Formats: sequence, C-alpha cells, structure tokens
Amino acid sequence: MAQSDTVTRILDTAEVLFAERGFAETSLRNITSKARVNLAAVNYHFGSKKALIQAVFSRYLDPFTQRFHTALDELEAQHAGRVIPLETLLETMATTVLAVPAERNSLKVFMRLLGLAYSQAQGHLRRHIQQEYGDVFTRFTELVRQATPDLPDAERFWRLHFMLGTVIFTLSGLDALRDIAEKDYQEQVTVRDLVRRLRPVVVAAMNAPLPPALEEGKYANAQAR
Amino acid sequence: MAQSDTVTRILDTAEVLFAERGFAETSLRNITSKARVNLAAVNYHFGSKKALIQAVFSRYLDPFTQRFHTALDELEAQHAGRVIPLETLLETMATTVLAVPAERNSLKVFMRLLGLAYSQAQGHLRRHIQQEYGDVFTRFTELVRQATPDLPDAERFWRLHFMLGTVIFTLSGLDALRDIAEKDYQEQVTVRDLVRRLRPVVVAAMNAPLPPALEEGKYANAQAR
Amino acid sequence: MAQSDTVTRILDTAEVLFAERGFAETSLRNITSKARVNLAAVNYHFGSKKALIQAVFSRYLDPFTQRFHTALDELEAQHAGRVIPLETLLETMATTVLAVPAERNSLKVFMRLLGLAYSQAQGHLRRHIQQEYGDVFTRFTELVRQATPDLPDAERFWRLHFMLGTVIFTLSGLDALRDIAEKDYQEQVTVRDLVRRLRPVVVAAMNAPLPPALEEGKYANAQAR
Amino acid sequence: MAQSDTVTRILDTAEVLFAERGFAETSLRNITSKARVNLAAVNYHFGSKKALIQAVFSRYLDPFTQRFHTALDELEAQHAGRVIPLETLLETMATTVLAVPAERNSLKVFMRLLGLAYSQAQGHLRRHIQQEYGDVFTRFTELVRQATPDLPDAERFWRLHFMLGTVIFTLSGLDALRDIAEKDYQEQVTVRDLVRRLRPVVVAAMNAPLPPALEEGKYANAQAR
DNA sequence: TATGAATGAGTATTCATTCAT
DNA sequence: TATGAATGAATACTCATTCAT
Repeated sequence: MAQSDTVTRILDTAEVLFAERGFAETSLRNITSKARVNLAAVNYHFGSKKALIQAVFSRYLDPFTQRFHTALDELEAQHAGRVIPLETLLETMATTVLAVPAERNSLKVFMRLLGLAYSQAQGHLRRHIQQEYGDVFTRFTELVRQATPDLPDAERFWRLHFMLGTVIFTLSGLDALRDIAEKDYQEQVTVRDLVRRLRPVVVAAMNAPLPPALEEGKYANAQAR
Repeated sequence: MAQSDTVTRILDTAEVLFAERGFAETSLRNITSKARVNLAAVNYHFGSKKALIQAVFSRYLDPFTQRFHTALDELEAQHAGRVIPLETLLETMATTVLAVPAERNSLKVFMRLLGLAYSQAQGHLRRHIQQEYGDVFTRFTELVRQATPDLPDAERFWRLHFMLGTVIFTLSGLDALRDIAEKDYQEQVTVRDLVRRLRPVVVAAMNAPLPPALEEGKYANAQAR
Repeated sequence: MAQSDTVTRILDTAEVLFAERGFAETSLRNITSKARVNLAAVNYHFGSKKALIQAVFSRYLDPFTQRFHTALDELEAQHAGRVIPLETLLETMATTVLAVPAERNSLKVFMRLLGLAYSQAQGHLRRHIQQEYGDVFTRFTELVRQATPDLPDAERFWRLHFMLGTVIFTLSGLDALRDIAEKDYQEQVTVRDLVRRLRPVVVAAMNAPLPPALEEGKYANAQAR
Repeated sequence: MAQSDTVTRILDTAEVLFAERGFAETSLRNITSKARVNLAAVNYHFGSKKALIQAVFSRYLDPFTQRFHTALDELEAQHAGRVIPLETLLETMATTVLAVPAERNSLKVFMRLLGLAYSQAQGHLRRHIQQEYGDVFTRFTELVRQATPDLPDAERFWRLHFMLGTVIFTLSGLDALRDIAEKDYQEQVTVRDLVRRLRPVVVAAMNAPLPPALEEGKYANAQAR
C-alpha cells in the first residue's frame, strides 16, 4: 500500500470520526479499524494522537491561509490604498474559508472540527492553530480595523468574536439545527443558504450602536469570575 | 459523612472539573479524589457518570425554569394581552439565566458547561435537556414570535440560534478571550460588562434586514453536506 | 479475596520474576498472570510498576534497617565507647542482612535483587534506596572508620566498595557459580558456606598494605573517562 | 553511505546506549535514530538485536583474546617452564583487558558493558561469551592454579570470582562512585588510579588465610536457596 | 449506608521484525 | 545494497462499574 494511501485513509477517517464524536471520544482503534489500517500506523506516520489531530486541521488550514493571503493581496491591489469595505472583507473571508472544504465535499465535517477546536480541551491544538495561522488573522483584523474606524478597539474585538461565535456555533451544529428547521419549516437548508442568511445579520451586528458607557461604581459588586 | 455532604461535594467538584476539561477528559477518579470521597460514591449516589453529568445541569436548570416561568407569568400579567417587546424578553431571559449561577458564584463554570453541552458528543445530555427543559424554551420562542411579527418563521428560528451561538460561544470561552482583551485593551472584563456589550448587538441582529430571496435554481448544484 | 492476599501474592510473584529476569524484562502481565490476579491489581494497589519495584525492596529493607540499628545499638552498648573491631562490625552486618531473607526462604532472590538494584538502569530505585536507607549505611560507615583509623578516608571508601562488589556480585550470581562449582569440585555450596569463605578474604582486603603513592605527572596522559 | 560506515556507526552508538541504559531499555529505534541510520539497518546488517549485542562485545573481546594469548605465550617463554608469579599474571591480565578500550577511548563504556553482561538477563550473551572466549579464561585459570599451589581448587575458584566481582562492580559503577569520591575526598579518580588501588587489595585477598574447615553436620539445616 | 477491593475492557504508545521495492 | 512502510504483539496504565461486606 502506497504511503499516500495509508496517510490519506487515516486522515479521511479521522476527520469524520472526530467531527462526529469529538477528540477524546474517538480512539485510535476506532480510526484505524474503520480505515482498515494497522493500529500502529497512526503512530508510525504521525507520531501521536495529538499530532494526528493537528494534521487533520493543517490539511484544511494550510491551503486556506495561502489562498486567503492571495485574496487579501488582490483586494489591497484593487483598492490601491483606499479602505476595503467591511462587507467585502467578510465576503472574501466567507468565500475563502468555505472553498477548501467545499472542494473536498466536507463542509459539515470542517465546521464541526472548527467548533471542536474551540470547545474541546485540546490546549495543544489551540496553541498549534494560534502559532501556525495567527498571522493571517492578524492581517485580517487590521483590515477590519481600517474598515470600521468609528468602533473603539475593544468593541471591535468583542464584536468580531461575537460573530465568530455565531458562525462557528451555527455551522458546527448545523446537522441538528437543519433537522429541526426542515421538519418545522419545510425548508431545504444548504450551507450556502445559511451564509446568505448570516450576511445581513453579521453586518447589522458589526454596525450596531455602541452600548451605553459603564457608569462609575455601578458594578462595584459585580461578580466577574 | 452525611449523604447531602457527599452528594454536594461530588457535584461541586464535578462541575468545576467538567468545565475545565470537558466530560470525557474528566474521570470519576479525578472527581472523587479531588472531592475526597470514595471512588464508588458517584455510582452509589448517581448511578452512572451520565447521570452525574445530568445532575450537574439540573442543579442549574431546575431553578432556572421555575424562575423563568414565574418571570414570564409576571411579564404577561403586566402587558395584559399586548405584545411584550423583544428587548424586554431578551432582558428577562438574560437576567434569569444569570441569576442562579451568580448566586452560587459560578458564572464562569455555568457558561462553560452550557458550551460543552452543545459541543461535546453527549447525546444523552442533549436529549435530557431537550426533554426536561424544552417547554420553557417553547414558551419563550412563542413570545418572541409575537414580538417580531414581520420576521418569517424560518428566519426567526435561525436568528435565535445565531444569537444563541454568539452568547454561548462568547461566555463559555470567556477566560481565554478575557485574557487577550485585558492584555490588549487594558480593560477589566466582567460578565455583566459583556452582557452590556451584547445587548445592542443582539437587538441589531434580530432586527437586521431580511436577506435577498433565494433565486430559483440558483443553488441547484450547491453542496449542502 | 482479602487485600493482604492479593498484595502479598503480587509481591511474592514479582520478586521471584524480577530476580529471574530483571525489571524491564518482567512485565506486569507476567506478574499478574502468574500470581493469578487481575492485571489492573498492580496499579490499583501500588500505583505503578516503579512503585511495585520499590515495595519489593522495602519488604526486605524496612525490617533490615530496624534490626541493624538495634544490633548497632547493642554493639555500642557492649563496647561502651571503645572502638568496635572491624570483624565484629562485618560479622554483624552479614548476620543482619541475611536474617530477613533467610526467614522468608528467599536468600537467593534477595541477593539477585540487590545485584539488580546496582546494575539495572532504575534511577528511581537507587534514589529510593539512598533516600530511605542511607542513614543506616552512614552510621555503619562511621563505625568502620573508627575501626580502621590508619586507613586514609579515600582508601577506606574504595575498599568498602570493592568488598561490596565482591559480596553482591558473588551472591547475586550465586546460581550460575554454584552450578559450576558443584560440577567441578563436588561441593554442595550454601550461602552460609560462602559467607565462611568470604570472611577472611574481606578482612585481608580491608587490611591490605596501602598502594604506592601516585607519582606526580606520571599519569598526565592517562585516559580517565 | 558505505556499509562499513553504517555498521560502525551502529556499533558505536549501540555500545554507548547499552552502557548508559542497559539492553532491554535501549530500543533499536533509539540506536538507529541516534546513529542517523535506517531503522531496518540493524536487522539488515546484524540479523537481530541479540546479534547486535553480541557484535558489540566481540569488537572488544576478539582483539582481547588474541592479545592475551600472545601475552601468555610470551610469559611462558620468559619463565621457561617455571611458575609464573601470581602478581605477574594479574598485572598482565589487567594490562591486556584495558588495552583495547583504552585505545578506543571507551574504558567506561566497556566496563559498564562487562557489568551488564553479568547482571542483565541476557542468557544468549552469557552463552556466547562462554563459548567464544571460554578457552582463554581456562588457560589463564590454569596458570593461576600453578601460581597458587597451596590453595585448594574450590577456594581458588571462589576467590577468583570474588575478585572478578570487585573489579567489575567497581569499574562498571565507576561513574556514580567517582562522583561521590570526588565530592567527599577532593580526589580526581582515573581508571588507572583505581587499578593502582585495586592491586594490593586483590593480592591480599588471593593470599588470605584459608577459612576454618566446615564442621560436620553443623549446617545440616542450613538454608541454601 | 458506604466503602475498599477487584475487574474486564479499554487507552495510547512502543517494540523488533518483515517486506516490497 | 538499502530503505520507507507496514505490522502484530506487547507495553504500562486508566477507565467506569460491580460487589462483598
């Protein structure tokens, strides 16, 4: 069996099982037996379960970063120093992030994985992602800053994360939600459809009025942690 | 050791560990040894690990449902058949959901637990929550429907979930985000502060313009899954 | 099955297998299956393989240290401040060290274990022994110092270790040597017999003339490591 | 990469790792990765791990036997039928055994290996050494017999092994002992220095008075094993 | 009512060796 | 001649659960 075959089979199987059941709940036995590959193959090719998890993500994120950098290069060239509108930035982001999984017919899996990356206690994964892909996000955030000059920095930070939550939560839980939606509203829901619904919501959220300033002392007793 | 003591100690320890590391990553040994309780005590008092997980949630959700029903009763009485404004509904929801954990000084833990309930592969938990607490949510959703008569049902369904994602994602990942925010913007971030920031965003999102209608056939080839 | 039963069975089996094959070459499976005990029992009762190894040693060394301290107390009382002769010290040491394994009918095993403790790469074991039983040895060494006032400290240090080597090497490899000896010299060799043979050798070695002093510069090119 | 290169690299790395951690604790992966050689190379060039262990020893013992035979030839020629004195025999032995590792700057490694050969459960190794190099030892023992005509055969047998123990134990554990000695006595200890200290001790031990004869029946109940 | 002991099934990982190329 | 890939057996250890007392 050629290497690429085994490695690919492991990655393909792993990402599906991880997406279905989470990292801790998926054993290497689950993966290798479903992939019809020797149990030791994971450790041989990847070194450890942690490294396998990271490899699963890299297969999506490596091409993503590359394409996203290219896309941002083009946007900057087109706008020649002028500010790139927020909607354009969001649109580009959405298109690019969906491109790779769309080609691989694994949108659902990828979205679940993204959700897991945030919610599961895989510190190593968060660190890996931060370290490998932090730069693109920094570049993107800076462009968003230029597109929303009236938003205080802290407010922009939080709103970006609010929207990140919206998107990841929705797309990663898509299966369950879709089932309910189709039953209740007789609608066929596609990812593309959801993106259509998300756009006005995200834009409105980013442009929402600022909250009232904090009044001094008002929250003196507030329990924060 | 009195029973209530043991049971409480187990629940207190379990919720903290679950929140920190997730369900699968927390073993009964972790819990019982940290709670300084016999290893068999969990199975003795709760029957199984699954039942313990559900009990941890019930301790928050039982008083919540009770109070939320009461709060909605009062709102309906005050508005005497007229529509309750969306903002009032959201405000009431936020206040009630935060009340119980606030009293127990465990806001952070509760939010993490909520996030886990959605992201971790605990089918039994989702079913348990749906079954035990589905009624209040149905009642709330119906009131929201009356408050947003112009929103198509399907659109309202999705937007509510978009916002659920915003809130759960943000509050459950609060720790990490707070660290970044405090480092970058020298702001002390409290849960109450975040709720203040969330309000205008959620309202704006719910009131965002409708997306353009789907064009017939446009997505014939759309890859949905 | 009572605890003491399982624990004892594990210890009894473990010491025999360790003595026969070494630590690394003896798996927990070997031990538990031969002891007809559940595979998880070792980890339950001892925590880890390392801890089991240490427990095997403690079962010999704990009573040894206790008895040796008592024996030295008595010797000091008898000699009332006067120097205790070297032969008496060595005799007492030999008697005490052999007493415990003799009672348990496991002289051979104990001697092999002592040999392993020195030769196998179990850093944790050396540390454990040093830490738990270092004090008795220090006390003994000091008495030897008083019994051999003419020996330079460094010379005494090395000669004690020379003799330690003699004893441990011989007794721990006893089986093989005994087989050869019995075949070649038609002698039945008992441990007691060997101790009889060892005594004059050890005494002569300790009392051997000092080596000629090192001549300056003579070993300038000596390769030491 | 030339074969000799690979083979040498494996042997060089293996002996160091074996000496540091023992045979069982050193995996072929450890060796090949440190030697920067293909994992399969050991099995390819040596056939098995056991064969590699034997090869490591042969690299020292083959030249040793050859030289030792030559040295004994010369001694016998010089003494022309007369008895060769014990000290001369021991001196020759010591010089020859140290010559090869000294040339390769690996005295420490070789001594550790010798110690391991005796203590670790490598039956195949003991058999291999016995079989390949037994003859020289037999020849040497016979010369020692002639040099110590008053010693009963059995006594000589045991005393030779006592001294073997002294030497191997000391030199193979040299590192740890040296550290202690240098700390406590501010002495730089070289192998040559130790040999100087060993000589009078070994001679004295071989010439020690005979032990008192066994009294009949005295040890009838002696527990030998 | 509570617990220490025990257990069988499971975990990730490492091992020496083989094999196709 | 040499090697990357693969493998089956083994490793120590952890798991939730059960059971006798």
